[in-house]
Amino acid sequence: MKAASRPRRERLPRDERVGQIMTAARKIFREKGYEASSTAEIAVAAGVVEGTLYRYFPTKRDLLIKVVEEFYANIFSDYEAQLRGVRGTWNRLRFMIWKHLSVMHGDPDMCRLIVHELRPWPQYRQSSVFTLNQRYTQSTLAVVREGIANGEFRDDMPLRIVRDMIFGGAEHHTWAHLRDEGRFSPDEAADGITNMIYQGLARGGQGNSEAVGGPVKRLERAVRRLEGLTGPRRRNRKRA
Amino acid sequence: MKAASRPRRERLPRDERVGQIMTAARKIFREKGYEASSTAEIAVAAGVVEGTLYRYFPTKRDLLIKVVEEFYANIFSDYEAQLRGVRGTWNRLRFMIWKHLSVMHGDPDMCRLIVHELRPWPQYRQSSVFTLNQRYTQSTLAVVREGIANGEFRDDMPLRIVRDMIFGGAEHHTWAHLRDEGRFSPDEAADGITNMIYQGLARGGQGNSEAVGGPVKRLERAVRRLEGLTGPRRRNRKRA
DNA sequence: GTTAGTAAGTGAGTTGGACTCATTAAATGG
DNA sequence: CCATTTAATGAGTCCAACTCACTTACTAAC
Repeated sequence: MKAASRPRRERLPRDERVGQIMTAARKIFREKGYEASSTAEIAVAAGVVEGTLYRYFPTKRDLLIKVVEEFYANIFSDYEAQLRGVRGTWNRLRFMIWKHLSVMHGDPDMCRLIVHELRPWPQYRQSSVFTLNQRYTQSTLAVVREGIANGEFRDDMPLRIVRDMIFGGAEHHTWAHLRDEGRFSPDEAADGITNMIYQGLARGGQGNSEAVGGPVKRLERAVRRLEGLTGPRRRNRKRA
Repeated sequence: MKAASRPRRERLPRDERVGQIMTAARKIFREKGYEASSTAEIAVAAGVVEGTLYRYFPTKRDLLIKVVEEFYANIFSDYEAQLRGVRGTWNRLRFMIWKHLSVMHGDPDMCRLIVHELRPWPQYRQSSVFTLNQRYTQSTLAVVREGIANGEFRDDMPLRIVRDMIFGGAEHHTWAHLRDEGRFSPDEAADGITNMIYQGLARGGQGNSEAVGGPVKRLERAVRRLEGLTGPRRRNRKRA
């Protein structure tokens, strides 16, 4: 009677066990959300007992954070590299916005975890994920700065507002989809947001007395820039 | 020993008791957030025993919802009335955005409850608060519709995008303040967002779009195409 | 080999908070 | 003054995160 009940002990190296637990946690969290997932359930899925989770992750929340960190790492890889292949302010802006929306579109469950379950947490701004996210939004703002530097964009709009409207707009736009209660098209949304931001930042304030000179001057500048690009010039300066 | 322990029973009419409980709940929720508030604590603050809460509110969450509903009712009163006193599309838009930001600025704790604790909840979109919020955003979109109707705004931008950028932008902008980890100025933010939206929606040619907007738009498209061609082209746009 | 040290793994707890229910008693109305 | 209704109670139940004293597999020194 004792015979069969013994050999239930499989020791693995730390990293391997951590990997198993994170894989299980990612799966359960994605399926049911953070609150609705229990540590007992995650432990079963990982093939360990509940106490083992706590050897590697001090709290359930830390487990979520690690899972999200891993996700960010995947997103980042080849993000800036791809951007380097896109030319022109409108296109570069559109690319960044489109990429962001595509992530939300492609992995709504993980994004819901981040947006609805991790970010509202009181200590979010002290977490590593907050820092990762800052880096993320900065790479989009860099494109806006380029636009200001080359004269396409006005320089009197606080960058913070621009950032908030891009990412806030994208987030609100994707809400229903994150809850699996609606669709959106990353292409159409990216066009809409990009156009609003691009025109909103364009120099020469359309809609006032410069209504004619504004766009024409802007296009003249763009043409000059394009003429420059057809030559040996590769990249524009960062700041004026 | 039995003598003193008897007369602890004060019966109140339903509405009065409900009011007491909601007042206590609002206070505690605001101070500590939803998760960190316990029903026991709320009961003590309301001067009742825990079980009494559950006579009037089926769950702790329902209690939060009622508190938030009451808050919305206060916000709404004289909202549309005030708008009627503001003339001009820019001014009306700016008023609505400013008002929204002012609410976030003036009662960050309640707004944090709504944004960070109620909205992420899975059944939020089936709740009364969601409906209230829709009504709220619609009154701002009505101003945008007026602008389209009188020719100030273009009509080819999806209203949903405009809504998402206004409210998403406002929300992102106020995040730090909601957590008491940063400030913002409702005036400056309202100016920024309003200007972005206003210029972003402004018609190209202001009344003579055939003469100016047409060619300009065509040139803009050409410029964007050329910008794309100068680097490895990543994606085609949807718009013709 | 043997053995001591280390770290992986266990599972029976503890804790705390949301929610329930059988019971008590104040108000109400016939 | 009795019957009915319903506000109020508080002792419990249930469930999930987290703890801890202990057990056992692996490793390296001798």
